[in-house]
Amino acid sequence: MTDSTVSRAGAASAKRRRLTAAAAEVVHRQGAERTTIADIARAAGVPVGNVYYYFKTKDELVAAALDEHARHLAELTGRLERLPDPRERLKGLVETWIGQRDVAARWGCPTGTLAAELDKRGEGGLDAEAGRVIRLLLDWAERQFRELGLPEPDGLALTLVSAYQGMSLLANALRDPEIMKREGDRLLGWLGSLPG
Amino acid sequence: MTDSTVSRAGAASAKRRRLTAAAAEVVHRQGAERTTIADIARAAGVPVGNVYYYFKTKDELVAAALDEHARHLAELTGRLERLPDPRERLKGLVETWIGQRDVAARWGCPTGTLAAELDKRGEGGLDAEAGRVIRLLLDWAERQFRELGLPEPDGLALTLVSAYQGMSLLANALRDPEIMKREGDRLLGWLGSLPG
Amino acid sequence: MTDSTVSRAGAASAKRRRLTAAAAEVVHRQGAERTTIADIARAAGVPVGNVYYYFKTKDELVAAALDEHARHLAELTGRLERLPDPRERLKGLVETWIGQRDVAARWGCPTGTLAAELDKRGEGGLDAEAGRVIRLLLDWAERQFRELGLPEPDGLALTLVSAYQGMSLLANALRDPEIMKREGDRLLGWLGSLPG
Amino acid sequence: MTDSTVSRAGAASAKRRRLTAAAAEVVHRQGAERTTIADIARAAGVPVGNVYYYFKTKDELVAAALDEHARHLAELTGRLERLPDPRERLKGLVETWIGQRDVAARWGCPTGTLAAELDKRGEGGLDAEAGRVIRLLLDWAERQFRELGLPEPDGLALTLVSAYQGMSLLANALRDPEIMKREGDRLLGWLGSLPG
DNA sequence: AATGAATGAGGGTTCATTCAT
DNA sequence: GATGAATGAACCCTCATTCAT
Repeated sequence: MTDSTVSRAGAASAKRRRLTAAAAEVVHRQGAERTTIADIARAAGVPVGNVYYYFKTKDELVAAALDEHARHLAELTGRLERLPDPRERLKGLVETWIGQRDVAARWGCPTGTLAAELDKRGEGGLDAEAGRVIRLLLDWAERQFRELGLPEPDGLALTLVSAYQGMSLLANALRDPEIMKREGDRLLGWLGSLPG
Repeated sequence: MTDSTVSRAGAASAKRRRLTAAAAEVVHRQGAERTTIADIARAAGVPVGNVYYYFKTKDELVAAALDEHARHLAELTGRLERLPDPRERLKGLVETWIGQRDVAARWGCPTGTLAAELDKRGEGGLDAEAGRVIRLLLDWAERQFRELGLPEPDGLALTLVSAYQGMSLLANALRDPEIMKREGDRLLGWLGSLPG
Repeated sequence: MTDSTVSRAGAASAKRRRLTAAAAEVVHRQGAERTTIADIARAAGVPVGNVYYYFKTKDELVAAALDEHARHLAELTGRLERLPDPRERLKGLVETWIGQRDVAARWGCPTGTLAAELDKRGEGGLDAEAGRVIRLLLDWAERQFRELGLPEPDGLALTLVSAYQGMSLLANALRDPEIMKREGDRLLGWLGSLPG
Repeated sequence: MTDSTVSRAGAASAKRRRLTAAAAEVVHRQGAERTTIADIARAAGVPVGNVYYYFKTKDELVAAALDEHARHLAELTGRLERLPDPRERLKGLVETWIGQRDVAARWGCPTGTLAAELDKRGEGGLDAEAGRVIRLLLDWAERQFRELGLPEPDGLALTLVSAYQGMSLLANALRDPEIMKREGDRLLGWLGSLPG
């Protein structure tokens, strides 16, 4: 494999990555339905006609955006996992949410809003895809609660993630980041009050 | 006023009501963006061109759908208000949510999903409209908590409504009505555990 | 014929007249193509559905607007005819044009702009109608020049009316009423310089 | 630049030019309001949807039609400018008008009729655009009169252009090309009679 | 792979005209 | 005659996707 091959392949992958990142961001801000392939191409600095070499359909681009959010989630939980105490990990998660309150108030949770939008479609299976990303978070939280030795860790995870989605939606609908802070603090208190 | 006058005016209003109801339902199922005027017209049994006699733009129809949801909410809280105990009213609210779990699992909360969608639009002011409907629920809940003599009734309302939006979104994203039941029961327990 | 019959018939005619006047004015301002039946109905204070009892088609309304302008022209020439000297009549005509310079600069000559618009239509014969109104003016001017004993009175009339249409169009296109004044004064000088 | 590059770019520009030419012609014949994008597309041999690749709105197409007329005017005056005597240039202009009498009698002056139509619109600024093209002619004529050393060259230009617009409108309204000939000849005589 | 251009199926909206009462 | 409501044919414009080079 020559250098130029490498660099060409590298450039191609870079384009794919740029498109994916652009899709994640633009779709988060505009919603999947209102986002145009041209919007994403422009944001990625890629000519429109070229997009189809990397993604056969618009739906594939939306799926890539979802994957991108899953990757962000994995990074976050990966960082949190370095903390020895599961309770601290969960608190760290909530603190991250609070830290992103301005984005949440403006555009909502990327995965949550996308899930809500995709669930309105009967076809394509993209809706299930969104659910899968949310379940990643759910599973991770459940593991933490289980490590803490708490009963019904899945129920606790459900409560935590549900609270996150709810407060993001309200913060977004009311355009008020303080909602994230207020409910986030309550969650921190709740986590602290749990036995184990 | 003659009979024919009544029937004429009545028929006209009936059509408007039919369109509003159809808009509320179809938009709930398909989302505002994916819903065409023709979809709503068909559901209401009205020729497409005639829709514009009652609603000048698609946005007005979406606004009417939102109003319809606000009206449903008002009916519900109106019924609950007949209960003497505020705590029972709040429990009744949660029980209603649980009772609608199948719809929520399939399409989400009508107002919440619409709010999430409309918030992606910069223009038109419809986004603020959605927030207003959510605040109606928030305010009603706050009044109940206040009547119970609890501190920070607004925070409690936020927690309650936030939980509702969160569990609706998760139930929808995971297509699992049991999530509504599980979190709903937890909320019932929480309401029962509150002092006052 | 009873009184009420009279008054009803009278009211009906009044409506027709109101519609005609409204058509003349609104069409002058908006052009025939951009003018809606509803626009005219509103301006006349007549319900839309009722218009069709007086005018079977939109074209008939436009024709009525043309007639109205012909009537205005007849009134004007009728007034001028009271002057004993044909040259003074012609000067009076030009002075009237100058006096209406602001309207001309904003909307052009009612008949001229309408003629230009209607001439773009292949069908309906409305185009010929517009020409007929212009010829009324042409013929009147020709009669004045003939009474003055000038040779080629038809050519002189053509020059006069042509100048009027030209200056109206330029004043309108450049939105400058002073063009009417300037060219109008030149015409007055020209009329004064003619022998006879 | 390779041949294929040329042909590709050339083809694209050719299409734009074809659309512009078609717009100029069809709008001249039908008027801006009665001309549909489909009409222009058909005349240019371009699929409707493709038009929007070259012109974002119908108004842009109309503006392009106006530009086309401005270009025709520039060509004409450019040719006339080769004549050494300004008076001959002006006479050449009038003779050109006379030579186009059949077109003028059928459709009027392209710029004049378009200006009249666009001036009925309050919005968009296209109306001002039409005025600008007319002023090009006005300015050119003024320069010729000035070169002749005549007083008030702007007034003379106004008279000349005004006469042109007026005779075009009358010829069109009365569907009589001879009007162009008759008034044109008079203008030629007038130009010849001027001192300088 | 790369890219500007092409294609065509809708979607929202307007409006002359007609209908029912 | 009077009137609000109904109807449907266009029209402008958007956009996912495909094509030609």
